[in-house]
Amino acid sequence: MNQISRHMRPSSSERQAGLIAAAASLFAEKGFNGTTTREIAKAAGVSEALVFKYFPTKRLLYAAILAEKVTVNELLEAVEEAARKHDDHRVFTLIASYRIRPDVDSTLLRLLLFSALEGHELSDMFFGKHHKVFYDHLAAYIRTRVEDGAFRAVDPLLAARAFIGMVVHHRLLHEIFGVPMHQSHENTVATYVDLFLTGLIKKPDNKTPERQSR
Amino acid sequence: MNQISRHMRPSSSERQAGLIAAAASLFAEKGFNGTTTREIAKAAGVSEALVFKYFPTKRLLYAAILAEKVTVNELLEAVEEAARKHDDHRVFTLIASYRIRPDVDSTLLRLLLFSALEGHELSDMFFGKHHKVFYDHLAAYIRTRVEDGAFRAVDPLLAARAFIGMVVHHRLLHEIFGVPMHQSHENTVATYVDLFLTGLIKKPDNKTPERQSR
DNA sequence: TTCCATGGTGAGTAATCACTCACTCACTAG
DNA sequence: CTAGTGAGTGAGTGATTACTCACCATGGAA
Repeated sequence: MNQISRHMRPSSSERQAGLIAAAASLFAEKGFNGTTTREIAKAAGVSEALVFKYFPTKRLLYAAILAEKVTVNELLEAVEEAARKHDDHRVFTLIASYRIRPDVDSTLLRLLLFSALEGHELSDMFFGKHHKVFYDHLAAYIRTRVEDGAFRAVDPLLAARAFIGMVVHHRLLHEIFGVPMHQSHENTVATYVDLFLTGLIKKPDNKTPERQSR
Repeated sequence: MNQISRHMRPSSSERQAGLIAAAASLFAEKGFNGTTTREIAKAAGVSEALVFKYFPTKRLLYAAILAEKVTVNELLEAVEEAARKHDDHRVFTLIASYRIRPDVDSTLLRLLLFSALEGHELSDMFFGKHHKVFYDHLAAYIRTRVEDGAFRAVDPLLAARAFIGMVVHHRLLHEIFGVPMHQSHENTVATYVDLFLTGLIKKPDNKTPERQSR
């Protein structure tokens, strides 16, 4: 009788997910203080009262969003495989092109910035899951390559942050400040990787000439 | 000529400046929507009504803040002098250490991010005055050095943004996300400049990496 | 003295906010 | 059938918001 077509009521968890999705989009767009619970309810297609049935306070709804969004592991796996092969170029290109690509969604970046600026208590965790993992992995890789003698003796953490900085700054410019793209995504990534790796890879030095053929 | 006396009432422009200073600090701390006009009045030591005598709406007060803050020219002059001497290291170090220093004030950075995230109409102008000038100057310098043959043939604008990206990202980490400093300010600047310039400066050896004489 | 411009305020107002509550509805077990 | 249960809501609540207005205070100039 009562098929899906008519008045199928979403389950409790589906409602929660729907509310989180609607709220995440609004919070990313206008910030925590700039978003009203009425808007969230309307976007999710329910009454305002129901929002509070699922999330006792607006702040708990916000916390649920930050806690839910998890990092993607497929990228880190691909990075680690490239790392095993000592394929420097691929490691850096993978990381950069994961963030610099045509259809990238700015929701998470905006949420991250808003949560940090507005001083939410879960901001640290959110930052850790979404950004710290990247430069921690990268720093670890750079450290091993320095020990290999393939990279110059730089501080691995600073170097990793420098590279991530290029990428994040690029996203800030285009996704937050609306600066138009200067070159294609591929060219941008290629330029950043090239610039950075050239500065990092140990060259046969002019001062102490030692032969190194690879 | 007004003497400074005990119960000297501030002039109109002094009141405006005081209100702008108080409001700028609060907006930077909590954003536009997170700051109330009552707080601003209290911080400036006046009644709420007086705020609206000087700025008809809260938004116009916000706009006045963004319009007032101007970029500093002393840095750009120092940069251009170093640029005239082709002192690459000094050009990049000046720019980086202007932003990465012990007593840096995060107010402007926070205002800039809030204004962009919250979509204020003056955000573009604010961004142009405070950040675009930096990488436009730097891009112009890089272009001339590429034409000199001193730098590799990279896209000057992308390269400039890459370097500024390192610096801005560093500030984001420490001033917004509260990440503790990893090294001293001087070492951080030195590492960034070294990494970047090494990747940029044209080396005596040839383009083909397989064949290396000397 | 009076007049008035300038600088300033206490006490509001309508609108909006996050949040609550008494209640209905749809469904199912006994 | 009826009673119980969880999903859902319309109509509020007091507090807070940006903003207004009628009014006070001070210091010259006339």
